[in-house]
Amino acid sequence: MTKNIDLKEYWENKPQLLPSVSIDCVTLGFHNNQLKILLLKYKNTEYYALPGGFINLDEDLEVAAQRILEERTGLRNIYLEQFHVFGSNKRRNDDTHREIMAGCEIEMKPNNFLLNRFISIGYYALIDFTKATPSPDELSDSCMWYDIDKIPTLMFDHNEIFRKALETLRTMLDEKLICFNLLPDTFTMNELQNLYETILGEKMIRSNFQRKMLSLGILERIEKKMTGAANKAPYLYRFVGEGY
Amino acid sequence: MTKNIDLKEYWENKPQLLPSVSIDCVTLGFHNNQLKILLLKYKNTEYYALPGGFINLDEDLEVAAQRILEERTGLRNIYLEQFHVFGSNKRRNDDTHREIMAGCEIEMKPNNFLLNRFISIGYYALIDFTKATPSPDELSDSCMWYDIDKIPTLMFDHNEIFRKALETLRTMLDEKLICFNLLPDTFTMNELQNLYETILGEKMIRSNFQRKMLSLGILERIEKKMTGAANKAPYLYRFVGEGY
DNA sequence: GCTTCATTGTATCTTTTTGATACAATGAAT
DNA sequence: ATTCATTGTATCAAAAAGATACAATGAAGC
Repeated sequence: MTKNIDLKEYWENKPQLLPSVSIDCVTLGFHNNQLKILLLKYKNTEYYALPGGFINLDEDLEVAAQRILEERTGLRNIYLEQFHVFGSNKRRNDDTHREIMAGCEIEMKPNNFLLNRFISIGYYALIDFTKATPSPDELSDSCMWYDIDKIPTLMFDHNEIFRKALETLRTMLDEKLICFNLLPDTFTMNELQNLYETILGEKMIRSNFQRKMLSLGILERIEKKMTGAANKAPYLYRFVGEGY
Repeated sequence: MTKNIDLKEYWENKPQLLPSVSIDCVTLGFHNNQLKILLLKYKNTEYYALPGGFINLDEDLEVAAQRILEERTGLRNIYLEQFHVFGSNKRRNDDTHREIMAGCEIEMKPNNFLLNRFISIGYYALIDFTKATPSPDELSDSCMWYDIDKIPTLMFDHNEIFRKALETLRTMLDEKLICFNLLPDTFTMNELQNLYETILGEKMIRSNFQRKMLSLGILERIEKKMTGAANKAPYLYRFVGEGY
């Protein structure tokens, strides 16, 4: 297990990272009319956590967040946005860190860098579920999608971080046209409405939703989609707004 | 000058602060129909800067921001809000730090903690101009209000931090009823409208503005204010919304 | 005291946006 | 050919926002 020896070296000695600062990512996808979040589970423990990591000494914050998420999803150039810094002095728990490391048979010396205080910068990431290939990191044995209404109890303040991310996403939904990052390249009006309804947590009236979306001038109508169902076939749309 | 010796000790040796993290505050007030910002000027230099500081090892972020602003304004329990973290790897400039310290006759050793990389958490603070008493810190010889359209060139990325704060404030203006923190306890409808117009940078129609504000149900009308001017006297209002 | 004047509070009308409902068109199953 | 669920669009009503008008006020000028 040479791999494990490298790991031990990495985690037992203070690496060249920006001290005190970590990143946690609320990574959202949309599938089967359900909003999903990417979560890790640490080896041999019951600890679930948001994907996260640290910043290299000479690395931009944004670049670090992209790197962390590329490792978990295989995707580059993800749409992500800072939403809050979690900086309570209470957000540390040495025992939890020890248990997680113990699950990987790594011993934490008293001066291990993880035992210092960290503030965490929260990013939310909106990705195309169909394009991501979740993969766990060295400390975890699973990296999976969870329905956002079935999120298990998470480590530290990660449940709170998720809550704040969703709240920010909700207030930003009409401000910025970001939710298209959660859909595949083409989609039906019904799928788009379901996404809105899921994020906002409320039903909307179909005809009015359609009118509003079309009036924004950001949707290109493509050919019809033959669903095979016993009803009128819906159009497919493509997002043609500027930026992301 | 024993004071100066203490200062030397503090700045020349690494104090017990949370490494890598600083706070910068975009501190806004409103006076004479002008939005103002609080800026420091470092001793014997031409460097202007946002009030800022560091976080004690066991101090919550929010508490640190309150402490930093209390020192500059004399006010407690200021309304402030995180709006962005500035974490580019390029945001350091050793020469600037050396010049600022030289202005206070402090020599920076090569291992001085200021010469490490810092990310900065931006807070915007909305305060009652009439209640604040600006006072400079040990490194600066002035702490003054500046019209936001006459801001000098600031140190590092502080102009960018201000720009982002104003942008955030604009988009949040209708979301949260925060602008009342910028006004004294009682104010006229005209003053409130001027504040809105200054923040948003656009003129609004008086009668419609009044209708909208009154319909929010957050203004209590008090007695009239006799201005002495040759016109109808306006009512005074008081903000009666919940929270801040 | 009467008139003048700028400003304020409110009313009114128009336009735009949003909410609610209705209905014809469609594509496949029966 | 008929049935059926869903889709695209039209239409009406209600609410919000934009624009204009006007009477009321408080002091100054004469």
